[in-house]
Amino acid sequence: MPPKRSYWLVKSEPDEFSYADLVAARGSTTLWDGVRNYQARNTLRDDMKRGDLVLYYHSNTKPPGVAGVAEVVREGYPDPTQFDPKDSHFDAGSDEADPRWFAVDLKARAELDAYVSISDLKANPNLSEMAVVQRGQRLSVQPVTASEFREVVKMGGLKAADLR
DNA sequence: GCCAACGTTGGC
DNA sequence: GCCAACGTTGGC
Repeated sequence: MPPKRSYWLVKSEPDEFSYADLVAARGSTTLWDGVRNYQARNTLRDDMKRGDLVLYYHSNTKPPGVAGVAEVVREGYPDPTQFDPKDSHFDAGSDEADPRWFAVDLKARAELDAYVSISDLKANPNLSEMAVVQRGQRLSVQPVTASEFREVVKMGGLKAADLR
């Protein structure tokens, strides 16, 4: 019996890297990097597993919302940008032998037929507990329950069978 | 160990 | 562009 699949929501600013950019990337896969928050780091390093499904959320845009579904295809590994002095995410305090920051690889699975904006999420009583709609919620990677995931996918017009 | 100052996130 | 919320830093 394989371990149970988990669900996540990750935020990305579409001006930096949108869901369409992920679809267009080589192998529709990218390194999801640049996270510099310890709680999010722990999730990336310890909790996200191959085969987990991810709601890809566009933040800092109008309107913010969920654009598509991605899959974790490579589990946590050291984020290379922390060692690159030219990168804005460079961290001089991180030791290559004991890296401070981690990344995962995400692969595009399915764009939502209908973009699900944050106002749509907030209007759905089934999603009132969802982390992303809570006040002051800034974590760039958040756990999502299976039922929340199913609900958002349904709102986006995808069939569960599309995401077996 | 407290907490004020500061920087960042991100909706609005 | 504003600013509330939150995390981090650093003086004491």
